[in-house]
Amino acid sequence: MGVTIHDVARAAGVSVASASRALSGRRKVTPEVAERVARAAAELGYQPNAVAKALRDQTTGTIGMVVPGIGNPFFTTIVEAVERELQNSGTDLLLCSSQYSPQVEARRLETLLARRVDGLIISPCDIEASVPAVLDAARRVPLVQLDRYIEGGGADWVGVDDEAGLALAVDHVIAGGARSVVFAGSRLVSSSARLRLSGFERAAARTGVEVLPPLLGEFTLEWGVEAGRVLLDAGRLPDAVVCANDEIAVGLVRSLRFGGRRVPEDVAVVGFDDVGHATMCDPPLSTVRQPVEEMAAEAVRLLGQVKAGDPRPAQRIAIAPRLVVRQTSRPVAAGVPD
Amino acid sequence: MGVTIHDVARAAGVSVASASRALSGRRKVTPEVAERVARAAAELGYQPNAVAKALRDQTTGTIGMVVPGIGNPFFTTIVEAVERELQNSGTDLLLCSSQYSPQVEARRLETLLARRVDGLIISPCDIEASVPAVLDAARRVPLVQLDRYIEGGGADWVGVDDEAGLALAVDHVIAGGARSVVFAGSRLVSSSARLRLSGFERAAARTGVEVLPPLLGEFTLEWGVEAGRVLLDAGRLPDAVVCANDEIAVGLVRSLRFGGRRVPEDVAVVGFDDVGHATMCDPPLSTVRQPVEEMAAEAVRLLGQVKAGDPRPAQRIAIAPRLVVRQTSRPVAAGVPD
DNA sequence: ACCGGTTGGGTAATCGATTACCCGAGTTTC
DNA sequence: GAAACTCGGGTAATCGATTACCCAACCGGT
Repeated sequence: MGVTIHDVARAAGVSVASASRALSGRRKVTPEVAERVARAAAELGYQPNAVAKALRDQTTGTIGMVVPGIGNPFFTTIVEAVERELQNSGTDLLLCSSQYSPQVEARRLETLLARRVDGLIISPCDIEASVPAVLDAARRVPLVQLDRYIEGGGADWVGVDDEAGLALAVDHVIAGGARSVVFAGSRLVSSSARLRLSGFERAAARTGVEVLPPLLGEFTLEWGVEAGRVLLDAGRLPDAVVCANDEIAVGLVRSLRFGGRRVPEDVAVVGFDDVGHATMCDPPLSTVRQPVEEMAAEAVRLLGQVKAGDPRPAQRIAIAPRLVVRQTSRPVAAGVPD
Repeated sequence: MGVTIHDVARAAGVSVASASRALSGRRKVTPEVAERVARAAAELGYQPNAVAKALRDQTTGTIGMVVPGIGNPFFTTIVEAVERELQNSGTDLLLCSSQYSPQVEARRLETLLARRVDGLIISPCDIEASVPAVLDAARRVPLVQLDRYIEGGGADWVGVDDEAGLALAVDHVIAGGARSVVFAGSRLVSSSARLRLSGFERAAARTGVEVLPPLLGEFTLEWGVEAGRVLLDAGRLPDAVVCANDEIAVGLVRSLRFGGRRVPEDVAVVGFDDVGHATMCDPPLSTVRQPVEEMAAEAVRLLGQVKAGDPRPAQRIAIAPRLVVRQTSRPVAAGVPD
């Protein structure tokens, strides 16, 4: 395999320089030459070697993206959004999964850097353990964190305003009559996990409702089911459960109904994310919608602006979410029906 | 950015040849030189440029994978399996989505070829429209089709034995007492869609049950819901519905229950795939499990054997699925409880 | 007829890593 | 003691596309 520009040039009876110029159009050639080169290229089925091009102009037309896992629908949604966003700019995406492991994540970053990606978008799997690899990468190429971030603020970030989102959720259930609330989330290993818990606590404290101790596990449906069981076993249910994502919420609803409680009559449940799952489950889930398209667009835009190792202070762009009221909570004026 | 092997060589006071040899270990150098080079490389933070390496040895250590969409959990599952399979061989994966469009698919293949991937794994989105691009790619690099394939058999394929799978499903519902059955699948745009319908029809014909006209739409939950409505509106329900995948089945179950029918008492429902969804839904879904790990392993193994444009006849490897009986069908001895 | 300017094409350097090839020093062998 | 070998190191070619640089031809103006 491999018809090169030399072959094209020879077939067209011109030099490689002329062939290159005819094909790229970056300098004028006579119509005669242009024609002959075009024909030769077509006949030979010439396809430029992107590797050689990348070596020569020190740019690959590629950006790398690293997410914790593609099994999680939130991440696949955001990957698709980034892909769409990149589509028209001609750059394409190298997608990697860190499998929720900082070691794998560091290896993935290494190989992406070795392949000389022009930039990186990453959702670091661990707020602490991911720090060195992410900072090191940020020193070498433009890098933007999306959704999750590392502590210490050494790199730009785009994500949702978790604090605002949790305030929406808490205010909503209280407006619906809840006098006691609990938070079902994830262990505090990621920035999202921490911010959502603290956002919940702050919002709840502000309103003065009774707050039960939070339930912290994983961002999974299984943990939601488990958390529901824990609540049932505790004997006394709160009026509302605010969840850190939709999968937890779906599991929780199932668990509570299995235990004979009605949602939302006995307990209101609100999720977070609103990616696919929420409309599909039964009953449809009230949730806080992440502005995934805007986040992706903003991340790509920002990536175009940052330079590697730029001493400029890191930016943090938090985009406001909105509440989507469906049927696991009592409707009040505040929410947008869907 | 960019400390090269020349910088390392200079810092160590040796030639680039020695530096390269010391680092790769492909030819002996004196311990003295090895030591000095290693120290210099470490101090400068040298990281070899994979682009230059790829250009020089005409191999990128990368394989490309193209799937119709990463929103579909079946494809993300199979991507993860391939990723795991590749992990230890040191090659990494460039993942692309064709977004169910043959045009996008062709473009993605072009850019993967331009980037000189060492091989391709593809699940072609359209059994007819994908033909030219796939055959063209297969002529240039080793290529294996996984799950879906193009008509005409011009390239190797690894997938599930759909015929056997549908036979399992049909025999199972009949053993459970069904006297009439219907198939809920997808329009016949992919090989999977066709094989599952024909597998269903053959199995049903063999047993002689009454067969209602098939319902063909998309491989989505929404279509499952819609198909359920169609059945309800038709006035008379069959005893069993065999679905082309789990998402359709989940939607269908929801729809039927919403319409007041009991599953499996009034209607038995069986899905296909068994990737995540099935255990999560309510009630847990009886389904035919695709051997995803084996399929991925086999695809990677095969990829290592095929050569580009090899005139050897194309292989087709169909792996047997197994039935997993849960609660949307009546248990009989045949199935493996889960 | 001569000169500055423009136009289009060709030659060779460049990107960075690897390695074919060559060379000198030291060792072995008859 | 000289031929034959081994060993380790350096020089430069190589992969393929782009482009800096150079050069010949031609143009119009004086």
